[in-house]
Amino acid sequence: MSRGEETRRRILDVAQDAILLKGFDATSIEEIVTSADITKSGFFYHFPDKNALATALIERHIEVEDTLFESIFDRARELTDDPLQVVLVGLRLLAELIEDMPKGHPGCIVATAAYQDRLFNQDVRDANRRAVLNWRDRFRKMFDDVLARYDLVDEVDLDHLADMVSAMLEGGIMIARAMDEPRTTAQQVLMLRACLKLMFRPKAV
Amino acid sequence: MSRGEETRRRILDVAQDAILLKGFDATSIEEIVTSADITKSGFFYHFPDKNALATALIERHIEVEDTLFESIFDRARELTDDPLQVVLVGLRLLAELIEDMPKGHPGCIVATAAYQDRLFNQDVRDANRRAVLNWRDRFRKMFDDVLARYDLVDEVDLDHLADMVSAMLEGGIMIARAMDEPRTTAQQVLMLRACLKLMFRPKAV
DNA sequence: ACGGTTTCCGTACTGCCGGTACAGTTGGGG
DNA sequence: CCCCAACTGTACCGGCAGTACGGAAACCGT
Repeated sequence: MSRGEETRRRILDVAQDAILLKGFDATSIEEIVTSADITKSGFFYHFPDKNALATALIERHIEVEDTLFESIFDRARELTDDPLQVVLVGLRLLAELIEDMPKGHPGCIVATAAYQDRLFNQDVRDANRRAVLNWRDRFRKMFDDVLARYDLVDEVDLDHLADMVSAMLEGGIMIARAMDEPRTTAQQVLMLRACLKLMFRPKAV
Repeated sequence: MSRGEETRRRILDVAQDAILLKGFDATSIEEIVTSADITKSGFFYHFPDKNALATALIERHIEVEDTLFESIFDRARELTDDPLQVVLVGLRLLAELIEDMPKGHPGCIVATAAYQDRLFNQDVRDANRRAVLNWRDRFRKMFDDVLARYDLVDEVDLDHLADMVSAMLEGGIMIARAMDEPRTTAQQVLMLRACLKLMFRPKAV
């Protein structure tokens, strides 16, 4: 990694920590540059403005989350062959992972942007959209696999079901934050798991 | 209503519209006072600071939402006696109501505060907590009624189930905002409805 | 060792916003 | 008519995002 890349990464690291803790607006650039051992000029060399920082954070978040979910569901696939069980086992692993975070899930930078969207420019909103689309695609594919062996109850659209996973996760994080009850997020993941368990039935052969 | 109350209400109205559209931080006090046809001094006569405005907005939101949910579920109770059906009919009414909002659900001021919580003081966070607790209590009571005639599937805690309603609603709003797909919120309410339908079974007599 | 490019530093500045201070004005009720 | 609540007007402060720009140091190929 070149010197510039290293610095850029350091800025993103400290910015992410601060923003997830205090929110995007409450985190000043001056504070970021102090933590990152850099000057304001140095910051603006790497990012044209605060929006660019947000975009970069969201894009990095997508990558990190991708590898996280992949490792979780790869592990689930090691444990079972049944596609529905892969989902259910994966969600339990996810719940355990969230449960083990001492302060609960740190909260999602995508949600932070979603609720201040007029503050951000089009780039940030686009990145945000990509992040949610990414979730939808991932879970949609997993449910497609499940449908090879299971029937879905009536009235349920697969894309809406995929979005439900995102919605419950984000909703769970929000409720946890508002209530200051970190365990809520993991609980809601398990609720989601219970719902999914009821929605699929083995295919009549 | 006295002159002062009228002005205060006008401030809250324009502030709410602006904040739900752009976010709390992106809405300046100067902008609010211009829209509300008042001066900055006038604003600070009614609210000691911006935090007080947020607290007042959340508290008013709780009241408005209370009457909205009451009217929805009162109507549902007119239509059916069965406590589970009351929930299911009510959720469908809610989905239709959200669907009819041209730009989708305006978004929730509680969530806005939850994602910028370090920016707000303890009063705001307390008000926010009360709002979520209010939701939990409301749905918890409805599910208690359902349990008189239905059994709940295993592994499901009633409080977590009540929180699931809030989480899905808030999550649905968030996804709708991020994706710029207003219909998502109503869809997720219907997904929640489908889940609840599966979670209760008529009691064996 | 040299020159050029990348990567930063230092400093000084603008403009917006939240908030303060405080003196003065207006409108409505008793 | 008087008083008090409900404002107005003006001037100010400090913090923050962002700009401008000259310079310096590190790195890299030749």
